[in-house]
Amino acid sequence: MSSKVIIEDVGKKTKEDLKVLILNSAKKLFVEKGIEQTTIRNISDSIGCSIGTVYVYFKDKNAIFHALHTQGFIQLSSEFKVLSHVGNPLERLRAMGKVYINFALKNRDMYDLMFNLKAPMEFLNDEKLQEWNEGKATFDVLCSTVNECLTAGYFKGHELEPTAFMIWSMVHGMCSLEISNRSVGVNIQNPETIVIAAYEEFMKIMDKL
Amino acid sequence: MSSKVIIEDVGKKTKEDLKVLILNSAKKLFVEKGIEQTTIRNISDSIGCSIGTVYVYFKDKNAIFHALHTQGFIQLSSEFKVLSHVGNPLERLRAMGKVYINFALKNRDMYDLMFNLKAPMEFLNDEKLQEWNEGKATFDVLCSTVNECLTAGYFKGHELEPTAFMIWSMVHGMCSLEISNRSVGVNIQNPETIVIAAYEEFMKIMDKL
DNA sequence: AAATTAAATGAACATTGTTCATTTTTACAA
DNA sequence: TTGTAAAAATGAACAATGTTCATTTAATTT
Repeated sequence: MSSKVIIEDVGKKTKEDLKVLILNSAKKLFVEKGIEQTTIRNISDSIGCSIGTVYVYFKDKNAIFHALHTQGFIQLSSEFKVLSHVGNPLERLRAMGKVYINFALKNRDMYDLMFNLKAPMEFLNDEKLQEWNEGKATFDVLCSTVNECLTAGYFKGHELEPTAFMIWSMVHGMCSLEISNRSVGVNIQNPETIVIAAYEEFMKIMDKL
Repeated sequence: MSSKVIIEDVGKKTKEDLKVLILNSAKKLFVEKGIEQTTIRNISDSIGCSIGTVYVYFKDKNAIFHALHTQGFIQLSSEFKVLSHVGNPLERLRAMGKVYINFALKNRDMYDLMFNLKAPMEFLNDEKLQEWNEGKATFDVLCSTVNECLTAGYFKGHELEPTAFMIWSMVHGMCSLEISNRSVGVNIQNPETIVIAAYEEFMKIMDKL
């Protein structure tokens, strides 16, 4: 009787767990060795199942990377939670940028997957899902913060969405150039601090608005 | 006698031309079908030579893409030449951003190759060349323009290099989000004009500095 | 004309993502 | 317990990729 329950539990666990296991293994390889070293065979080897099994739980490689990209957004939005304690919207916006930048630089490949690589978007296309919910939700957070700034009298004479997109572009561009090794390639005096220094320039500007 | 000269010329031409031919063919395929459709076999097929011949002239695929990326920078810097007629440094800076954005949006895959993809940087690493001359030269143009702005009294209280990097990040971020299809995925009212609208917000800010 | 050098070749190899007929396991009714 | 049907797992096989290299072909020099 009790054994029956246990068996059921184990059965249920392993059934869903195999998908989770594949994903965890994929994430581990992905974080450790980068995206091009994360092959289906590597994943199946590392959890001791066959290649075919991976395809039972995921349509293709893009599906795996889309799932990973979603995990990345879950982590990012959880890191955004500390911002709710910042009352002033402009202060919150500035802190948001810092959290975003820190996340990007500490999770480079994950950031690349979330905001640069084609895999997650190709998955959405294949599934005929036009909605990029993860990106929408994140951009909404930014928009409502910028909107609060506008209501509070900051950013006078600026449009909401273009301004929000500009700010996003700003921090995304910095992180992106850093991650793609373009910022170190260029002759900058202090390459190791350029992202932070550039963001501080931007914050100076914010103050004047 | 004259035939001898001609033969020499033809010989010389075809010798160097094969490398150019490979590159032109690679560029054509790359622009038409994107980077993942540009295979060595496609290139060799389209010019009617064998696979091995491509490897006579290029060390590997990264070498081809690095050469293409260099061509892209030549094109970009030639498009920058119209800027020399703009006297006011701030005006020139603004125009520079527009040229940059136009180039990026009209040559999406090329822009991706120049500023996002790993291939050109991996090539530099493999060759033990630390210098990213193309990027350095382009960033220098931006820096000297920003420096002129500082000398002319704009951007008071701002540091040269961080400010230049911030501006670069700004326009790069916009183009990058657009090219990677992240801007259309997000819920924006006017997605087709968001890049221009966001850049206009940035120009409003420049005016105030 | 012969010999040497350079250039071009494409078969072969190792890796990839992906498929699918087959086997193994599980669930459940008789 | 046994038999059967459904579900899950398998891995051989395929096509496409980048890359190598012994061999062949062409060009140049002696």
